[in-house]
Amino acid sequence: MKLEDVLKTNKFNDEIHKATLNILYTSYWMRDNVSSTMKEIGITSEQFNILRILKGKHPEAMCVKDIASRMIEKSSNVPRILDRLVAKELVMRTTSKEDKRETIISLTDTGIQTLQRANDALAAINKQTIGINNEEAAVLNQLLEKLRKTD
Amino acid sequence: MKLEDVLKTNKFNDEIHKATLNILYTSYWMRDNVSSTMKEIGITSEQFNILRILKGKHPEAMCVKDIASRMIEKSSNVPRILDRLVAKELVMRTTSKEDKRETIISLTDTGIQTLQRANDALAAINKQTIGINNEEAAVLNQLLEKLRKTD
DNA sequence: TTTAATTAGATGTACGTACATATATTTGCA
DNA sequence: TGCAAATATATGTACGTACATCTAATTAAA
Repeated sequence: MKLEDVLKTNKFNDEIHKATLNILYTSYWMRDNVSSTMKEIGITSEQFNILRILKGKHPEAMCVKDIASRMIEKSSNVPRILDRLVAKELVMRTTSKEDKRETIISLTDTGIQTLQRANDALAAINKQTIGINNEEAAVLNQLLEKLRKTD
Repeated sequence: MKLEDVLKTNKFNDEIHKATLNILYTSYWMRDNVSSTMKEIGITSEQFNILRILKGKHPEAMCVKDIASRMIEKSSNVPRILDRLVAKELVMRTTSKEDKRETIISLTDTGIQTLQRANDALAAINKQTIGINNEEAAVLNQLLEKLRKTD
């Protein structure tokens, strides 16, 4: 769908203005796709993101701060998302022996299995819904990183 | 900043996978810029979005459903955001005479002035922070709309 | 015309973000 | 050593999203 139809307007100042709205909407659209997919697995897209981050270091465990530094949304409240992952027994929470301030998080076996199912489901849905190829994606990546001038 | 540095990883499956994360992050980064700017004005970015939508029809008023259909985040809870705009006296809420189910929203003079200040502040911050030109933005727009295959 | 179905909006709950503050622990320095 | 500053995490609150449910009003159909 064209952005004009999505937002029921074509009052864009210029292509730059339109691009900002287009990025916000595409992000919403993708999160919505991911969320629907993760719902079948029984987790939220944010919980999925944390499982994915933990998998990157597995079988090493990670402390809360290191998880937080890898989040897309930098002001995510990681302890609270972890509460829910612990409740679902997808991760384990212990206190570090070396530094008792640190909380150490590790994936459980169930967590690993759940993540595997989530990754498979996501790959399938992305294949269906994402309409650009690898070369186009590379152009997109260059433009997005150029866009974030002050980042 | 490169996405690798933002997320402290370079474990991307391919450019498509990277592009999905890049869009999510760029959206976060833009919303963060807008939010900081709007904070000086005393509104949130979502409240700003609604003021902008109302301006599109002004001096005509709009009902809640029509505002909702123009939101970027389609599952926004518009009545609740309107509560806060009414409390700040930036919009007025009345019941439609023709259809008493409908709530009619109109901008107040203060609302119009606030929106004007918000738009000016946003234009200024965008000029500083957004690093692509109109031609690049046009390419971005084409790629994003191609990406959303099933939308 | 009387009622069932639909529509518009409001409201409740779980989850997440943004941000301020609190608590425990560790570090660094006088 | 002793204490102030810094660090890691948890927690409280306001705001927003996602989704279910409720109420009032309108429309449509028997």
